[in-house]
Amino acid sequence: MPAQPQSVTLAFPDGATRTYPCPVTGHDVAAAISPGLAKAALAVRLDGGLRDLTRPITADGAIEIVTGKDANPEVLELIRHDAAHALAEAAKELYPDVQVTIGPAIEDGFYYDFARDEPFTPADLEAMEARMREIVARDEPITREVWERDDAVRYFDSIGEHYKAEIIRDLPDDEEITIYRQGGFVDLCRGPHLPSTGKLGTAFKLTRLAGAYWRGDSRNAMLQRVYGTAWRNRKELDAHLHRLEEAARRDHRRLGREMTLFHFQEEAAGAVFWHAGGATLYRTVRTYMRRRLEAADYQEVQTPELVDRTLWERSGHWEKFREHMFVAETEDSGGSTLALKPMNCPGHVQIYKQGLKSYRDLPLRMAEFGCCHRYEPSGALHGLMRLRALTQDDAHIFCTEDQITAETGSFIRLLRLVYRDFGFEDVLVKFADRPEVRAGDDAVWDRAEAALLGAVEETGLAVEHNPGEGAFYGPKLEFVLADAIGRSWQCGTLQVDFVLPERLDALYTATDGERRRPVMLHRAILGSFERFIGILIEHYAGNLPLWLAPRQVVVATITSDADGYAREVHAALEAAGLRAELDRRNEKIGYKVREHSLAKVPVLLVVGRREAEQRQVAVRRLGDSARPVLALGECVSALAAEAQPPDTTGGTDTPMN
RNA sequence: GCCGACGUAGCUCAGACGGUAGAGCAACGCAUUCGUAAUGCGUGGGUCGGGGGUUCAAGUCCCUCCGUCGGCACCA
Repeated sequence: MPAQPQSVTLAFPDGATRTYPCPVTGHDVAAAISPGLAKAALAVRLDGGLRDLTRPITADGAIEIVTGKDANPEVLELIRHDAAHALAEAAKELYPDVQVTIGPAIEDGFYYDFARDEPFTPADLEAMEARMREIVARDEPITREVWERDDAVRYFDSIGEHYKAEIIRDLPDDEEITIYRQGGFVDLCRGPHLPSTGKLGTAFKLTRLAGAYWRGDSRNAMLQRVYGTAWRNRKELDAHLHRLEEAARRDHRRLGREMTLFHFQEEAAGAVFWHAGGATLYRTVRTYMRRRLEAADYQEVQTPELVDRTLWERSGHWEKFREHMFVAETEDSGGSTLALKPMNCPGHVQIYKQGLKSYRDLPLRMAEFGCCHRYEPSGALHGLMRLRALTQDDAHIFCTEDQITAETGSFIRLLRLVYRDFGFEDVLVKFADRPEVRAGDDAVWDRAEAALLGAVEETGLAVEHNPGEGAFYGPKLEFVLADAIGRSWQCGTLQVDFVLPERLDALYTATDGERRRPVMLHRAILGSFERFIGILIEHYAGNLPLWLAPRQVVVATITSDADGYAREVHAALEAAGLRAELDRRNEKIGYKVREHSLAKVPVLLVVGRREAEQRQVAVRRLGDSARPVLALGECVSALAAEAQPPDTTGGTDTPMN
């Protein structure tokens, strides 16, 4: 240990420096400035890193006093981490038989994993939250100690905290073992922490109970995880709870029922029953994608859904994914086993292989909207977002290695255009490169990775690097879009594949007459149609733009005197290609407005005696109480123009250049 | 698949201690012709997720299977 200096000189964010006798703590520094600051202080930032307020400072450096008013996300992390400790202390007090394990801060809150034979109940959750509030009221000092590794292991084993002892045993040798003590609770923790439990405040709430595997491994014991949320103050907590309600209000499963788009039932778990409205939405999205792909020089194909297992054996799927495949037999199949396709690519290679291909045929872009079945674990199913029967906007590009960059570039341009058409502007790209276990030469990987990265960089999109996360058969790009309330959804993907053309023996004749292997690019923009429609519903909270809405316009009458005219209006709308309905029921107009508003119909044309006489319509847009009166012809042509899919409006968008 | 909660009318939900199912909305019928988010009156509707058990008696207690929800794990 170097000798401790007599004094330390600390530089403040405003540029001022002060010298203190050594050792000095963050608390001392704050107190020397003002008692108010000492009270508000939660931690210090010393040379950029957050540090306990009570920890001695023994060297010169740059210091900043961190308070609850600090907008820095680190403050929230500190609060959440302390909330997790308070939860653990509460749990130990209430249930002495629990073992504590880990309790980190996470997005919006924190959790703590406990080991205990008896399951926690919702009542236990309330009891723990109440005890946490007591612990905050006690304002217990939180102190830091450095222990010898062996002492720490022995101590935690002796008090029955075997998980903690295991964590310490597995810490790297050079890691300092620090222990935090608050009240009667002693925990291994890297820190930093607040100076006392009172500083945590009361803007927290325990939210739910869940199971979680020890160390995230399904072979390990299942622990009980308690989730909570914690914020700087009541206002932030309320805002967060409000955001949760908003997300629940947008839930596509609920909106799907309210808008009669689709339903699920037990006999077909993980598969969708699309009702007329949902099927219309689906068809609109699919027709749009067909036009976009056709314009981008893709050829659409269709391959069998039920295929003999020998093909899956050759493609390698049988070996790797057999337990996730649905198999089928018939009375007469004589021992042969068929399987529902989990993906389209092996079928596409079969089409590619019909006849000899030359370099002149490449790149060959083969698209299919084929229904795939995957036996997903029961716990994974989630509305439209995770299904057992799904349809991707799938395509495979057979090309030469030299063409990867150009193909990737034009794919990304197409993808951005599509996302923009659906109302998504923010796109993040994740670049996953070679994993440890992989097929193919390093030289080929070098070229493929460089090609992908180069193509992405040209587009100027934000890139996140995921080292080692590529598929065993090649590197990949994943495209993540952000929805209206800031949630991220990974939809698009582009994967380079060196392996499948080899396994299924795809070839082309090169310029020199030699037979070569093409590279396959597996790519999708929406991901699955089902899931993307779920995302659209949540993004728009059910208020779909006119071109996507299953029912675009409802004509509603006020009195039966207007019935004849209303029929004319309805016919004019349909003639203009709009999806329109006529509501002549003997109900008050307020009732009709409410009903169609709840069903999220974007445009309501109200006609009464006045409109019939003037040949006009009163236009009511969803969510807007204004109701301008327009001439019939003018209104129909304006709506017809607005309802045009964005790719058909004659813009300058051409994805290929 | 694992942990926990849940499954009652089309939907949202009530149904202490086991004693043979109830409301609102919706649906249907009748009346009402009405000017922008619920017109009134009336009627019908449930083998309480499936199966098994305990009991004189099960929506209620036990076992089991299925499904849903929230996580975890998984996601070619």
